[in-house]
Amino acid sequence: MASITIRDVAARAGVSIATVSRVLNGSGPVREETRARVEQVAAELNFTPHGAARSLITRRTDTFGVVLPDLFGEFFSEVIRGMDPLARGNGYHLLLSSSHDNRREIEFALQAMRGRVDGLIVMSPNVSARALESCLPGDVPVVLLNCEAAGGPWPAINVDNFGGARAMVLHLAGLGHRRIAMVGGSAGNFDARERQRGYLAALAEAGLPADPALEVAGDFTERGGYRAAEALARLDPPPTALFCANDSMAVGAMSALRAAGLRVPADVAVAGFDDIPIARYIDPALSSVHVDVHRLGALAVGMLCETLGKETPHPPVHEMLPTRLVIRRSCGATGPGDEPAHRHPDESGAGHARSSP
Amino acid sequence: MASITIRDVAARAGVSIATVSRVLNGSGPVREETRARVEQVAAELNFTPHGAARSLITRRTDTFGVVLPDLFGEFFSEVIRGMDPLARGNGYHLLLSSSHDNRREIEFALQAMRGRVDGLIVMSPNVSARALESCLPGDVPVVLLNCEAAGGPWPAINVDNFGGARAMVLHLAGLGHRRIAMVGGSAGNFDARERQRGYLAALAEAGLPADPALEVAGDFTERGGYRAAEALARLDPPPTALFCANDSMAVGAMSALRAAGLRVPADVAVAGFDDIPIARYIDPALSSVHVDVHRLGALAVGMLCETLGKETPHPPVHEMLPTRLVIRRSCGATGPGDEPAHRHPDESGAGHARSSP
DNA sequence: TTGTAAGCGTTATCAG
DNA sequence: CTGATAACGCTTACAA
Repeated sequence: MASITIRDVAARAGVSIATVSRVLNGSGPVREETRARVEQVAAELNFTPHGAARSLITRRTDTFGVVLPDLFGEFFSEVIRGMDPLARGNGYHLLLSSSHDNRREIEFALQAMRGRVDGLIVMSPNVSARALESCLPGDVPVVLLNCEAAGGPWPAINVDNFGGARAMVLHLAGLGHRRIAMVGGSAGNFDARERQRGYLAALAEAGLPADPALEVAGDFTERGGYRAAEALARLDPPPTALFCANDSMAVGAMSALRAAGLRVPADVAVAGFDDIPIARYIDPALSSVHVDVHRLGALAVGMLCETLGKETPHPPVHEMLPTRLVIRRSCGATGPGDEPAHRHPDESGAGHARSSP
Repeated sequence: MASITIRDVAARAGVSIATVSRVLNGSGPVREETRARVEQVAAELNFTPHGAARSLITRRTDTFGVVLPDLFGEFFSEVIRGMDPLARGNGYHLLLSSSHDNRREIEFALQAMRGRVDGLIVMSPNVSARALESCLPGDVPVVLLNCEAAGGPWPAINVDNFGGARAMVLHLAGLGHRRIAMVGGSAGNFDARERQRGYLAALAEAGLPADPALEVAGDFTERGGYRAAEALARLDPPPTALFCANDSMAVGAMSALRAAGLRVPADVAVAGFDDIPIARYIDPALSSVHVDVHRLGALAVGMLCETLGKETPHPPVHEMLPTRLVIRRSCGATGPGDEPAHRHPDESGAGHARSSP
C-alpha cells in the first residue's frame, strides 16, 4: 500500500525531484537523455503524480462538482451524460453528489467539495435561491440549474417549464377541450410551480375559467398520478382533458382513468411533460412536452468552462432551454409531431435504445 | 476569488492555526471560551477547510472513484443510484468517469484519480481482465464490476448473465419451442458472451441442436435488434422464438417481426434481458431477465467500505448477482411472474416512476 | 490548554 | 540544463 512518490522516481533515475516534475509536465528544458531515463523509470515504477498534492500548489483540480436533487429515471442519466463528454473533452472530471433536497444537505455537499473542484453545477428545484445564496462558495464559479434564481448573481439555465406547459394546454384547448384538469408536481418544487403557471396562463389565454376543482396535487410519481386521476374521474362531469406535470404521473393517470371506465383519448385526453422514453411505447402513446435533458447538462458544463476561461467576471448569463411539443395518440389529435412507437428504427433517434453494459 | 484559509481564521480569532484545526475537527482539548470564539469567526468567514490540503496529510479523500463504460438508459442511473446513498451514508463522495470502452481510456481515467480517491469501482465489460491488470493502481482497493476477472486478485461482482440467459431459454424450450434464435450483444462484450453461453447451454440441456443460422450478431441497440430480427424473419422456416441479449434489441426485434407480418407471441415468442422499465409498458409486454442494477451498485460500494475497514487484506470476494425471470405476454406463456402494465400502482414497485426534478 | 514546527507530494522560483 | 528550496493549506506530534 506504500504508494510511490516523485522522490522514488528521482532517486532511482539519479536526478532531483524537480527534474522529474519537469519531465512529467513537459515544463522547462530537460536534456533528451535525462528525459528518456526519467520516463523509463516512471513507467517501470508505474508512477502517477498524487492529485491532491498537485492541486494544492497548482490550484486546479480538473474537476467539476455536480450537486443534484433526488432524480429518477432517465432524467438523471441524461443530464450526466450530457455533462460528462463535454467535461472530459475539456479535461474535467465530475464529482457527483446527488439526492439533496434540502438546504442543509446541499450546504454539506458544497462544503465537502471545497478544494476539490474548480467549478460547481448545482441543480436544486426544491430549495429557493435565497436559501441557496448563503451556502454557495465564493471562491469557485457556479452554474445554477432549474433553480428559482433568475436574475440572481449566478449564471443559470432553466428549462422552459412555463412555455412548455402553456403550449401543451393551449394545444388541448385548441382541440376543443373546455374542462382541462391538471395534476401538479411536488409541493415546493420550482419546475412544478412553473408548469402550473403555464397551465393557468394557457387557460386564461384560451378564455377558459380556472376551476380549482380541476387542479389536484401530485408528487411526480406514477402512483401519485394514479391517485390524482382517480379523484378527477369521480368528478361530475369529469374533465375531458388531463395535463400532468410529468410523464410518470401521466402513465399512472392513464391506468386510473382506464380503471374508472374512461377511455383515453376517446373520453379523456391525456398529456404529460418530459417525454421520457416510455411515452413513445405506452398504449396509447403519450403526448408530452419534450425536454432535451442531455443538452441541459452540456450547456451547464459549457457555461462553466466559459466562465473559467475569462479573467474578468462577466455579468451572469441566464439561459432558457426551450421545450418542444410531441403530440401522440393520448390526446386524441395526431398532429405533425406524431411518432408511432414501432416505426422502422432508422427513422428514430435511437438515443435511448441501448441499455446493457 | 482569494479563498480564505485556516490562517485567516486563526488571525481573526487571535489563536494559532493548530487551535483552529483542533476546534474544527474536535480533536485535542480546547478551552470552551476559545472554541466558541473560533467557531464564531469560522462561521463569520464562512470558512471550510481545503479538501486537497487536508487529504494530503490525512491520506483520506472520502471519495470513491467510479469508472464506467458507455452506459445507456436506466442502467447507468440505477447503478449510480445504488451506489450514492450507501457511499454517502459511509461518508464518501463519488468521483465519476464514464464512457470508457477501451484500455487506454480507462488507464487515463485511473491515473487522473490517483490521490483523489480512497477506493475504486471499475466496470469494464469490454476490456479483458488481463488488459486491465496493468493499469489498476496498487495503492487503493478496487472492486471490479461485470469484468472478465473471476478468480483474479481483485474482489469482483458479476451479474449472473449465464444463469439468467440459460433460465430464459430453458423457459422457451419448456414452452415447446424447438427453433430458438438468439440476437447477440456487442462483439467483445463480456456480458454478451456470457448470455450467449447461457443460451447455448440451455439448448444443449433441452436437447436442441445449436444452429449457427439462428445466432445473429447484435449491438445492444434497438436498431441492431430490428436488423437482426429482419434477417431472422427471412429464414425458412423462421424461428418460433427469439431470445435477445437485451431488452432494447428485443423492442427493435418486435417492430421488425411485426413489419415482416409475424405476430408476437402468436407466431414468434420474444424475450429480452435486463427488464428495463419499457418492458412492462410495451405491447405485448416483454418477458425479460430482471437484473437488480441498483443492488449491483450498492454491493460494490459495500464491498469497498468493507475492504477499507479491515487492515489485513482478505482474499478477494467474488460475488454473483442473481437474476430473476419475469415472464410477460411476449413469449406466449403468462406465468406466475406476470405483471400487467396497468395494474393499480399500489401493487407495483414504483421505483422507476418519478422522473422530473 | 495552547503554540511551534514538521511534514504530506507536488510545482515553481531561483541560483548554479 | 539541473538542483535546492520555498510554497500550497492543512493535521499532528511535541513543547511550552
